[in-house]
Amino acid sequence: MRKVAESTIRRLSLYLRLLEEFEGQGIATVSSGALAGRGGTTSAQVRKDLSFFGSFGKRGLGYPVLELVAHLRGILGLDRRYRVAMIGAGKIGSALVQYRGFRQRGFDVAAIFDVDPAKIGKAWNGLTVQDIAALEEVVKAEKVDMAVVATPPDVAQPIADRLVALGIKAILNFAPVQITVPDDVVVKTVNLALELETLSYALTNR
Amino acid sequence: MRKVAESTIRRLSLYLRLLEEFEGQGIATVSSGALAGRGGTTSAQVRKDLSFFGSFGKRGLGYPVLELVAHLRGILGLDRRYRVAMIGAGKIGSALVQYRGFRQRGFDVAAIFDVDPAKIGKAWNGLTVQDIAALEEVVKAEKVDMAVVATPPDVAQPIADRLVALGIKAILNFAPVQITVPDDVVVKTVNLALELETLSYALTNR
DNA sequence: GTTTGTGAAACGATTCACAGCT
DNA sequence: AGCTGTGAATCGTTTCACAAAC
Repeated sequence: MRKVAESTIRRLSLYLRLLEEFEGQGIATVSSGALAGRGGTTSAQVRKDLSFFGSFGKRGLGYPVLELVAHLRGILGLDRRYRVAMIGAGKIGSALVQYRGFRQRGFDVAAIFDVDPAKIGKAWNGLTVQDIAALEEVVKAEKVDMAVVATPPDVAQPIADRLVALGIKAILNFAPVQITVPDDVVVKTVNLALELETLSYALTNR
Repeated sequence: MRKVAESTIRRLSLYLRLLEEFEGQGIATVSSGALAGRGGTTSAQVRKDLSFFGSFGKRGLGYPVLELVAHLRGILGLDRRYRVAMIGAGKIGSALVQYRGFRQRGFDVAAIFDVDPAKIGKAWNGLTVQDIAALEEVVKAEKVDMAVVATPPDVAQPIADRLVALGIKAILNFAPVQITVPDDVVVKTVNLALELETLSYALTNR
């Protein structure tokens, strides 16, 4: 089961969302074609993606919605909640902390950090912004599972190093720099300017 | 020159950022290896990526930093500024409007829209939040090039339809839904929950 | 001697197509 | 008859390796 492409995982997330919609509509069974249609892919792709993890469907019938939802939650590790540390109480950090989608999908912000004395001590969405100096202490006490790095680019790497030293194995990085970590740590970088630049390229080359 | 992989374009953006750093340090020439090192890729990849667009280097020497910066800006369409409409003055919209990285890299927010009467008329970063009803009128008057959709999921598709009807060809979508548009329109979706879910998967399967 | 530019090889992901189950 | 599960074929991307340029 090791070594599944990231693109496959992203599609599984997408299928899960669609299945939850189907579930809400009381639909009991769904075919690979139906899942593909609204997910922007093909039925063969859906079947291949699922087949990496088992055979969940019935030939001639399709996939039982409820069961498949449960399986996908298990595969994606979404049958539990995660405690997230937000590093950086700037614009992006602020937006993310308040973003309901995170909590809805099982991710709870357990602590917020910043360097700015003007921000430290302020209450934010029920949490107090803490001094980044207390990172080690608080991350341990709060049993943090993941970190979101929303800092200026120059401190992203040193912060990541401290997180890695603390044993954090998953980092979502919004700083516009590449972060280097050991092999057993996963970093996903979301670079907003980069996304706009791919659009700029597409606009230019038509 | 048509049909270059998106992964290539994303790396070009990355190279551009690194080259700008080198430029700031007064470094005149850089090898593919040096570009690769800090960009998380290989020298062969760098050379291949660049070779899609021309040959910019000197054998035995490397690439002239200033020239390559200019070339990459041209390739990515970053030798001009873009006028961006922000749809949705919620948390994410607010963070993005204030995000300096956008303006720094040539993207100016030209208008902000919302449906909420409590928000309409408020000044934000020098711009007044406008009624979404005025979308058509304002987008034309402001000569908008691109749109950022930061709305609740249920209105993302109808908004995208109106943008497409207005002739907008590039949309950056932060709503957690798949948006369907004609072939000549580019949509990039950034789904924050999805990114966390790929981390959850990685954490679970080790 | 160093480093580019690029065909060729290797690798990885998607699509095809069909046997097998319901 | 309908739809899954999956090997085989196809397509696309990355890596290799080396001749050519400096």
